[in-house]
Amino acid sequence: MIDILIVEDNKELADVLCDFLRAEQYTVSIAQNAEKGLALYEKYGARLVVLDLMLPGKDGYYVLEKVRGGSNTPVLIVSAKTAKDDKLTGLDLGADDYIEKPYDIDIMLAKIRGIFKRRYSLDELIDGNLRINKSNRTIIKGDTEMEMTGKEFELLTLLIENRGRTLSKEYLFNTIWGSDSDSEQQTLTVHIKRLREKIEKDPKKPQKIVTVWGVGYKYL
Amino acid sequence: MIDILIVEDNKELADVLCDFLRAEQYTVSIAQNAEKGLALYEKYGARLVVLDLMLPGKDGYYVLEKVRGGSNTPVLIVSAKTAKDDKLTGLDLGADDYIEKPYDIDIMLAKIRGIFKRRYSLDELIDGNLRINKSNRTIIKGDTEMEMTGKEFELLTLLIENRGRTLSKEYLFNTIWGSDSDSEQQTLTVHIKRLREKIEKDPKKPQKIVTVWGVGYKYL
DNA sequence: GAGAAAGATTAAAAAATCATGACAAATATA
DNA sequence: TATATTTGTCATGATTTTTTAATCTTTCTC
Repeated sequence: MIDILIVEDNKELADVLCDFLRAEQYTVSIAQNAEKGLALYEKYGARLVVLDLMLPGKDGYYVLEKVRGGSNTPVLIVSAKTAKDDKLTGLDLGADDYIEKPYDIDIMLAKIRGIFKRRYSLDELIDGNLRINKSNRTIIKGDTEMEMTGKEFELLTLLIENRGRTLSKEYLFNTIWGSDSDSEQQTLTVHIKRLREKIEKDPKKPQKIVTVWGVGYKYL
Repeated sequence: MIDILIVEDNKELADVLCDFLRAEQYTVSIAQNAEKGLALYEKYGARLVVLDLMLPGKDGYYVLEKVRGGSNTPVLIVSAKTAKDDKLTGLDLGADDYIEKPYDIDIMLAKIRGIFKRRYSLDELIDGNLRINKSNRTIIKGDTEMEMTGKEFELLTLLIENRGRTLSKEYLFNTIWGSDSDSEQQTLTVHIKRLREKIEKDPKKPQKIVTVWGVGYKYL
């Protein structure tokens, strides 16, 4: 599943937007015409389609209809036309929003963030490397979802929420297991180890989950 | 519950909009300042807040924060300001959309219809594979209608409405059976199993209704 | 550098959770 | 009422996660 599918024939414009979006950790694909856009959409699916209405060949409405006809995928329309009718048709067809060309990149990004927030209620934690979605309980590294067990998920989330801060083993243990737990603190190190295997490039030399000797761990 | 709460100090403008909306069968209330708006909102609730940012006394941001802080209620911002920053702040605070004053009433109505359509009238739920029609309680897979029992229908609908999000077993159970039900949560897993047999290609390896260990299930 | 303490690693046992099938109970339908 | 359908319960086995425990490695202190 692609995060954002940009259907736009102006390659330069699409590339700029793409760069900004990737910097925000979205996975992005670009299609330069309606057919290619639909093909990508049907093959991979997308969480948001950013759709230029003016396209060579089949125009944007074609894509809009197909996308909205078969799903609830949000669509953000980009339109150079300023005629009122165009906006109306787009909105009536179920587009989530529209923006006029030329657009301000900051506003575009805000709109996109807004759509994601509303639609996927992205209760997200992001750190260059990982994207943690608490409500979906997913962790995405690059563009692949990682399998995490319950304890692993809680532990990683706790660490990342306190990024840069050292958390003592007692604190980690009490927060996740509860201070009245029967388990041994030893189990914490085992979980840390498993986490490292999943998220570190070289688990032998952890760069993310760092040991603070005699105290605990911190996430960098 | 009010359908649409208009917070707008220009009484004439608000009345015009109100008339149009009532003609479309929405129930509408008007508040002429932030405090009254919030009071109405807190007393009755609203399905959409149409919010002017420039208000006498406390401004629109105050309302926006309060409304979005405690709910997912959509907010449509009306702003006479054209400064880019205002739009951004509104969108970042979680407004669903904004429109500039003076606005065209048709576009305003289209935006409002769009918000309602996306947010509430999800009468038809579609996901590439299945088409669910809530009003006739039918589920169509490909081009054949599937037989679903009441509980199965509710469960599947709930899952699909929250597609991608993990729903805990408690939540699923309480939502469908009610928190005061005598049944065992165990019965949920049985229903999940029956659903899988109906909608999964290979019920042994569920691709759609996925279990999230120790938590619940999610629909993909 | 030796020894002690803390942490890492590994494999296997233990515990928790889920899936399943068969059947009973409840409910709807004829 | 009889029958069919739906829903709930339970026991069992399978699967996944978590914990334990034994051993190895690293770091710190003297």
